Amino acid sequence: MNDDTRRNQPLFPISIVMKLTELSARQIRYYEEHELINPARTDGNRRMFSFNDVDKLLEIKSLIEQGVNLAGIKRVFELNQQAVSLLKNEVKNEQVSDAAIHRRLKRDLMHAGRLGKTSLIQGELSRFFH
DNA sequence: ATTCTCACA
DNA sequence: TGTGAGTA
Repeated sequence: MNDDTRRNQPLFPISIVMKLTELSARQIRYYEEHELINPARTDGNRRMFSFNDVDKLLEIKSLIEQGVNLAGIKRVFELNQQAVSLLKNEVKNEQVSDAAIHRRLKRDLMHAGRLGKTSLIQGELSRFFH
């Protein structure tokens, strides 16, 4: 089982996530309604969140505090997703050396840090740091 | 005891 | 976004 799989394991119920993120259940469900997160469901229809879900929620909270609306946050996630796809393809196609990849990742992570989206990138690219 | 959906004096 | 109702 790799890190990606591990981070996507549905582990905690909404009560735990509320404490971890300091968000209300209402807010967490509201963000799901707007497709910013997609937690798994149990047999009894209870939401089960993964570490990635929690990271995303923390990112949402941070962006909300910075005055970004849900549409804007969704765009940030989409751009982030695109950047991740490009990096994954570079690695998959072996078009750059390992050293170049690490230099590229470090540069991108630093840039992302200024935009407050470090955790998301680190989460989705964690498997490249083995 | 918890979480879910729905609705709004 | 909060909150209460009625469930599962």
